[in-house]
Amino acid sequence: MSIKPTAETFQGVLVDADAQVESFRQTRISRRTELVEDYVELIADLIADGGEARQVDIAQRLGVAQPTVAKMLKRLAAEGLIQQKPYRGVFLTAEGSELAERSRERHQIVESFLCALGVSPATARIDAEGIEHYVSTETLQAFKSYLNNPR
Amino acid sequence: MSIKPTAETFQGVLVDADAQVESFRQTRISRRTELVEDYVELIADLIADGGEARQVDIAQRLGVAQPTVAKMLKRLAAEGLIQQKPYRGVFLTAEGSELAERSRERHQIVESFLCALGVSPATARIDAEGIEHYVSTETLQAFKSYLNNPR
DNA sequence: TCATCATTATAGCCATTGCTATATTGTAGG
DNA sequence: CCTACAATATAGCAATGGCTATAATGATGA
Repeated sequence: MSIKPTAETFQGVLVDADAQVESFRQTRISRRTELVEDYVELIADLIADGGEARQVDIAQRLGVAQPTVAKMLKRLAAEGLIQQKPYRGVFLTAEGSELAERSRERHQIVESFLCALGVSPATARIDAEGIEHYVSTETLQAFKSYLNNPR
Repeated sequence: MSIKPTAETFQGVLVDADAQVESFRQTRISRRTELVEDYVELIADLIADGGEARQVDIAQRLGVAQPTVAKMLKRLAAEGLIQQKPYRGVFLTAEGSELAERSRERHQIVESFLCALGVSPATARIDAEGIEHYVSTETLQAFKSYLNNPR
C-alpha cells in the first residue's frame, strides 16, 4: 500500500494490522481442524455408547451422506487418529482418543458455561457446537473459573 | 441402523440425535457465512478509516493473496453486498452496510465480554474473531447482560 | 447354503477457498 | 506525453467437503 496507516497516524476503527492478520490466520487454522475434532468426538461418543462407530451412524448424527463420512474417515486414518478395517467399524488410536477427550471436555465446559450464563439449554447446545473450536486455553480457563464461582 | 439407541433405552453420553443433527447443520451454515461477514466488516472498517477499501489492503489485513480477495469480492457483488467498479475500490451497498454494522457490533460485544471475563486483550481479540460467527442472538443477549452487570 | 439386505467402498460430480503466474489497466513522475 | 510502477483482473491448479449413483462386501434368515 502506498500510504500505510499505522497506530500512530490514525485513531480510527482499525486495529493493529499484524494482530488482525494473526487473528484471521488462527481462525483459518481452527476452521481446518474443526471437522476433525467433531468426528473424533462423535466417534468416541458412539463407541462409549454402543461399542462401535459405524459410518451410517456417524453420517446420521452429523446429518451428512455416508460417502462424505467415508472420505473423512480416510483422512482421519491417514492422520493416524483412527484405525479402519474394510467393511468394519472404526476405532480410535491413542492419539485419536486423546484428541477426542480434549474436545469432549472443552465442548462440555463451553456448553455448561453458556447455560450458567443464562442461555437456554437448546441454544447452548447449538452455539457450543460452533464456539468450542475457537476457544483458546486461556478463554477455556476463564470459563472454568466462572463455572466454579458463578455470579 | 438396526438397533437405534434412543433417550429411553440409553443413559449414555449421546445426546438426542435430531438435536445433534440440527447443531451440526447450524454450524455448517455459520461456516458458510463466516467469511462473508469478515469481509464486509473489514471493508466497512477500511472505508471508515481511510475512505476506501482496496484489494491490496483487504488482502494484507486478512493475510491472503490478492486474487483470493478478488474472487471473494465478485461473490459479494453477486450477492448484492458491495458495488465494484473495475480497477477501483469497493463500496458497500445498503444491505452490505447493514450486515457490516451487525457483524461489527456482535464482534465488539464478544470481544468486550471475553475481556470482562478476565481474558487478556490479545487472546480476546483472537478468540472473538472465531467465536463471533457462532453466537446466536440469545447468547449475544446473555453476553450483553453480563457486560451491563459484571461480577 | 445361499439369497437378500444392510453396510461400506468407489467413482465422479460440484462449490468453496486458498494459491501462483501473468495480463491488463490506472496513475504519477519525469 | 509517455513510461514505469502499482493495483486489479484473469487463468488455472490444489485441497476440502459436500453430493448421487453404483459396486462390492458382510451378515442374516429361510
